[in-house]
Amino acid sequence: MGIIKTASHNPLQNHLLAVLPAEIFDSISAQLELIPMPLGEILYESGGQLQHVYFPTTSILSLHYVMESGATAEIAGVGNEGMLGISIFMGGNTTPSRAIVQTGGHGYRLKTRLMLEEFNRCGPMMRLMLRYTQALITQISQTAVCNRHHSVEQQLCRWLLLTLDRLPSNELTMTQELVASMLGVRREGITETAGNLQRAGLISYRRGHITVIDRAGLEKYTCECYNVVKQEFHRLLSDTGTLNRPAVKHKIHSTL
Amino acid sequence: MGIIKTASHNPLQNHLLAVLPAEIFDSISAQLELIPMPLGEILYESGGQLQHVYFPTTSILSLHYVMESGATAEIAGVGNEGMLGISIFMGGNTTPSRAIVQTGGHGYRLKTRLMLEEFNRCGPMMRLMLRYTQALITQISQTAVCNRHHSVEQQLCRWLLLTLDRLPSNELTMTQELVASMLGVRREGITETAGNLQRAGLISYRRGHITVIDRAGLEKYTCECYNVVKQEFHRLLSDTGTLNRPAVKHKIHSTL
DNA sequence: TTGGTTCCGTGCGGTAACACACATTACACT
DNA sequence: AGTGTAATGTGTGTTACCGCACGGAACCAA
Repeated sequence: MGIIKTASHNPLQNHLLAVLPAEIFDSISAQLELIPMPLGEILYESGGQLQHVYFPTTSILSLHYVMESGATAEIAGVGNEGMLGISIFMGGNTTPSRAIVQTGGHGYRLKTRLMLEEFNRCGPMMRLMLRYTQALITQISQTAVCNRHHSVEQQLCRWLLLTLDRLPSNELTMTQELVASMLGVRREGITETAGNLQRAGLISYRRGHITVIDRAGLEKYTCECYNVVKQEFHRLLSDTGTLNRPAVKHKIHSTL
Repeated sequence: MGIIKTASHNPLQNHLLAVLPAEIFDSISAQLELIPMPLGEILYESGGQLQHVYFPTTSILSLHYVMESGATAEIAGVGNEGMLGISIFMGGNTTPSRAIVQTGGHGYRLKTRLMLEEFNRCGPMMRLMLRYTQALITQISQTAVCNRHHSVEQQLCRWLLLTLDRLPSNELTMTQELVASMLGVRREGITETAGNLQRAGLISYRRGHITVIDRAGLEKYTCECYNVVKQEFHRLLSDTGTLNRPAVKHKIHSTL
């Protein structure tokens, strides 16, 4: 069983690794280490040092800030579209946040030193990482905006959709308690809003499992924040033909 | 008058320009263009193209997201500690936000092309810009957290302190209406909380002017978010001795 | 089948911030 | 000095979310 299962893993399930030019991917692929990422594992603690950068494939990570009171709030999520460890190359080496596994699964990791070596060549790897960082900034910004102006119900929809986009199926393994801690609200608030969504026929759930039934419906209930994030990720990380040359001033993209 | 006033302006009033190695600063200083930044001017509109990057000296800029409803929320502020235009080198070229002058004053601008040329040398300029970007990410993250968990009063204190840190005096020229639109709350909410702070002897204000009387007191009223942001900026942008070499794995800093 | 534990549902009172309406005041300008 | 406008103060009712308490149900393991 172990062998068959392992054989189904592939670094290219991570989108960032997948869009790297072949020669760069080949140069690091032997150093990519497949690791399980069990639910709840803390990959990074505020102020700590990362020994590896992580590329999730089937898992989803969550970047949190943990307040002095112990309350938490999600800053951003990281799935197979992204990676954990940007502070490695941005220069600070640490961040005041925590990274925790939100959905158990697998991913690949790469030693910090190797990532830095490749980044410092100032080639496609660097440009890809910076683009991803830019997309991450949009995600964080939109979290800030959403926290300010939107209802718990809208935020739950946004969060479900973003999470769904990172998963192969339409079911997430997730207690209401956990969702609540992600959004930084009460568990009862999730019970209530999830109940509304279920009555509206958009989702169904049972103890620890949420299934999205009507994805299009969810998109109608959610706020604009979801689409802003989604489109920005698409804009920044799909047109990868330009990774091979330094950014220069050029004509306006037709992507928006 | 014009000449005397102009003579008091200096690009080195901007901290990022000030910590650049002398040879790099010298190579761009002739291209730095002093410009007035009047209150309310929109330097950048969502999805637009920046022709210049901006280094505020006596002005303060605000990065906003403008919602479909027209409501706004501040994502981050930019004063003489920073610069506007990171999307230029991060790769996306545009962002889904707006940049507006929050406190009138002056700043310097540099043509996008020149900034890119220097950035693409992958030397100290690049490393400085990436560090600043990392600090900005912390600021945005903390905005998200603060929006989620803290009262308007705490947020107002945080915002006042962050703004004060970017100004030479202890007085800000700012209507309650404007403050409200920054924080994304009602104007009446600011009237009320500012009234509380005034009664507590921390600030005083009159039509369009807020004066901080007891800075230490404000720091007690504010939430942890202020210090997180402040310390992170200090950590990332004060130790500039390492700008001359690529980041490598090294001993843990003793700064936190 | 039977506990036991974790998760979910619900009710109730409290409160911070909202939306709207309108009174009042400070300042700028002539 | 007077006047108009922009800014600030205040009141009223509403709502979304919170904190707490506890009942009930689903799943697990023996």
